[in-house]
Amino acid sequence: MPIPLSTPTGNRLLDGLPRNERQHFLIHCEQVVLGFADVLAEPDEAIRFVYFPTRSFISLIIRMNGSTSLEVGLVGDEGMLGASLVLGVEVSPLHALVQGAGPALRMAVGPFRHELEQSLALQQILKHYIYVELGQLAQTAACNRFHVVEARLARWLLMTQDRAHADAFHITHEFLASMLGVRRVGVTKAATALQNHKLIRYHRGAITILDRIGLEAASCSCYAADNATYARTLTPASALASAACACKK
Amino acid sequence: MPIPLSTPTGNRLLDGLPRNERQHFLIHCEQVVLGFADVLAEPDEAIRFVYFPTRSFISLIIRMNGSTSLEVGLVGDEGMLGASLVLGVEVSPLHALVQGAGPALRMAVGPFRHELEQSLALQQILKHYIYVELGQLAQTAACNRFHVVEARLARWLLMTQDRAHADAFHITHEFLASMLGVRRVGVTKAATALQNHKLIRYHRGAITILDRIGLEAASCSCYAADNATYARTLTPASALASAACACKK
DNA sequence: GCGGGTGTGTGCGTTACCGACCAGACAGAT
DNA sequence: ATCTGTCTGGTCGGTAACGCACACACCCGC
Repeated sequence: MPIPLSTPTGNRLLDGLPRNERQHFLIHCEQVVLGFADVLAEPDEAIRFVYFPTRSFISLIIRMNGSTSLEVGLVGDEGMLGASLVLGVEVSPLHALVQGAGPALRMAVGPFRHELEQSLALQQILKHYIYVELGQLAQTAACNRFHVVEARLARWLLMTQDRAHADAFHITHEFLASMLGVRRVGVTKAATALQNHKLIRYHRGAITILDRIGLEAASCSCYAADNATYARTLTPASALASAACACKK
Repeated sequence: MPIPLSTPTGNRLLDGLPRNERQHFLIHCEQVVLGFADVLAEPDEAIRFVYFPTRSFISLIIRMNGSTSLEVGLVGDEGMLGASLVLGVEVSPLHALVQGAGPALRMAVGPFRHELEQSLALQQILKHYIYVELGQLAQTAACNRFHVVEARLARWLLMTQDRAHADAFHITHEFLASMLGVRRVGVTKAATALQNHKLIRYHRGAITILDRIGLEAASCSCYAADNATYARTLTPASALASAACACKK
């Protein structure tokens, strides 16, 4: 419960806030531990909490008619869940499912809206984050259209490794299949290929990444593109520039 | 050049503004006529104007390595181009290409930013629009992943008909192919199938929609889903409710 | 040790789409 | 009338992914 106010939180959005605003924000936050497969949001249902993962990560999923579904976003310590509140919308557009168990900071909707009104810097950072999400959604749309399963799997593993802060994590083929929107067999085939190239090791749901560089080469350019967009939009430098710009007005 | 201030503009976002704010906004707008295939934005380049189509429409396109590209959004009288400014980002995330020639309202970035600061209602409507764009991007991502060319073509035709306000418009197979991210032959095949079912008529780039109801049945559910999201988020009722809510705070 | 659940690998036939061609058809310019 | 460019239609072989069914491999608890 007691959150240290003076050290970085571990969430890159919050850590981008000016020190005093961050401290003020954290007063209304609570530490929670997200459990694997927890459902944090359902489409068109009211948002009750916003989440800032620190060592956990969350899948954003769109479900189609019937059993097919597709992951369209991944939220870890570089982002937040519930950003649509910044847009003045009180409901979630997508399913949100905890993919990697771990700690996160959470705040109820009421205080969050209040903080948002108080802090221009917070608004600015979160707006920038929404811009990044927009770009990544577009990238994902194209990636799903053009790239083969193996490359998309490699991209997914890289994105997950970034957010898990670990070389090993747990995920079944079945689950991966529903994330990538392919059959389980397709994942098996792609994972086997990656394993044969000694890029990953795989055993009953336990994935270990052996060769990150090789995996980047096996992945499509979308991974690099996403990172570039994030860096361009949300680095301290650009955030500060925008904040200064906002003050000047 | 003289824009009638008292009648609706023909753009649904602007017409959702309170009358006096709309009039104030329109003072800094100019009427322009967009030409077919005009490029209004390039990714990562500075935005110079925002556009509110009235009888024209604009494709949002992501280009991949090489020649492949994919349409990820369509902006007509229900939307605007340049909404990323609302997020405090001065560059465009995507290519923007005029798909249907016709009139639009346009405003330079400077005045637009100023109007945005002045009007809470404008901010609120445009934020809601960005939320809708987010939802549609996710929908498009899934659609591109799961649905066959014929259904996606039907969806595209319906979306275009809505924005063209006409049963007939001009578009070649080649162009459609690059929008849908498939080969031209794939479009030919799908278009022939739709024509055989007497849903459309096709002749050298001139498309006529014969049976809108039938086309809706042939399209995937994504068309209906998009419209539902828009209606839920941006109807006058919901916009007013949010505006009232914003004032109350 | 022995079932039973869960996770993984394989082997079909089928489908949608690909890339690379070629052919006809029409429109406008010379 | 011819030529040229654009647009539409079709064919060919190849492939990524599909649906389905089945066999195995491992972990755990009784």
